[in-house]
Amino acid sequence: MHSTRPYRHGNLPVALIAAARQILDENGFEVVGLRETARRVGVSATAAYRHFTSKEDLLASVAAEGFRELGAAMERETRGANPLSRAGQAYIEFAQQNRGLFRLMFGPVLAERAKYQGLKAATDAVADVLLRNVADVDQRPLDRNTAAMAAWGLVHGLSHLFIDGFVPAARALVLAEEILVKTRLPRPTPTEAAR
Amino acid sequence: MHSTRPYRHGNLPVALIAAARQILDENGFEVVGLRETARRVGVSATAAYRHFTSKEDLLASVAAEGFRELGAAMERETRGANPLSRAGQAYIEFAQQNRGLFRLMFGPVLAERAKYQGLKAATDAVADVLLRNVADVDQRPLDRNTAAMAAWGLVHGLSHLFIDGFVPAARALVLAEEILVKTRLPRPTPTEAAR
DNA sequence: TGTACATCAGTGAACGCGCGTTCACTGATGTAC
DNA sequence: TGTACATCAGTGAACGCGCGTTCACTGATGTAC
Repeated sequence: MHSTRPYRHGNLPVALIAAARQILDENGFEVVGLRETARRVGVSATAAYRHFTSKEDLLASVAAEGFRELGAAMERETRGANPLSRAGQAYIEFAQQNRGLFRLMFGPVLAERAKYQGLKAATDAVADVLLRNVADVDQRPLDRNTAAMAAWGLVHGLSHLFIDGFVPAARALVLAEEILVKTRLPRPTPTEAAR
Repeated sequence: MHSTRPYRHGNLPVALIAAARQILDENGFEVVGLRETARRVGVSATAAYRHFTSKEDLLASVAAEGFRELGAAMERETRGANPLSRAGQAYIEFAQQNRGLFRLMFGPVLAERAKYQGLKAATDAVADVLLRNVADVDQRPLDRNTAAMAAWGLVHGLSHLFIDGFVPAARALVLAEEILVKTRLPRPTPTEAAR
């Protein structure tokens, strides 16, 4: 920490995004205040308007960063065996470790997602990881797109049920693994089912 | 409408719950104000405190009513063929028709669900419908509880993805039916898969 | 049937709060010559 | 290398707002005798 506070912050946009994210994951909620965020960075509330056009603009950047991280975490898991199941587990773990951020990313606060190009791109990239890796499993009788949607629905729903407390936290990851690995998302091939 | 406003409202608790619900589904969000609710009923904000100990208490009642309705809608579908798939479709339709309420029911606003007995009971009843009807399908290689959780995760995740706009509204129900009915939640029996 | 009184569902004013955004400003930084 | 000046990242005060909750109160309803 500097004893003499510099006039220019250095990288205020990045600092604001980081602070907003920190608040999100402390309160576990999807709502975060612009003033509260600025306060945490040690800057006046109005300073944020030099870098973001509005509170929603800031939050869209936070969410986009979240999608980029989620996509990277999933991608990392697709190099070995059972890539779809592993990517699904990464999705659920991300949700658990970033509850407030996850809610912001998928929730109703950012109602107009199309307005933010970076957000849209990062979101599509996540959906793409699932779509690409569905090819790895037997999708019958669904087509590939529908099977990807089913896989997404499953991991997304488990994520929400876990972070919203409908399953004890201790059981959540074990349960997720059991469901995802045993069934080889979204279903086993007939021969696998016979095991 | 009465020209002479009666002193006693008649059934203010019910009216407040109905108004809160109406607001929830108009804004699609999980947050609703106590003052806003009272205003809509045409009563002072403080009147609510004669019937609910706090805003959260009121919202817990709203959510409990939501769970009761959801449970009833699902139960209604379990009398014919494919009860689990049908119940799942009812779940998704309920979410789409009651976006804000659905978010309140499952979201982080009611963080302390255990504090409200009626809410807990109504929630458990919904989970129970799924659990009972999982017996209807081949669950292998999952045990019954785990298979029920997988089914819940799938319908819950699809519900969220639909109401949060990650799938065009027009496609949502068709997609849900395709996933739920074709796969006979959570998976077809081996012979069904061969069809 | 009438009266006295307790109960209780409402009221309006007030509390302290935090919010997003706008405004006119200050003063450091970077650049042209 | 030095100077003049445009740029731009900050500031603090102020705006109008709605919120949940407490308080002392009013006045209709229901009940005991």
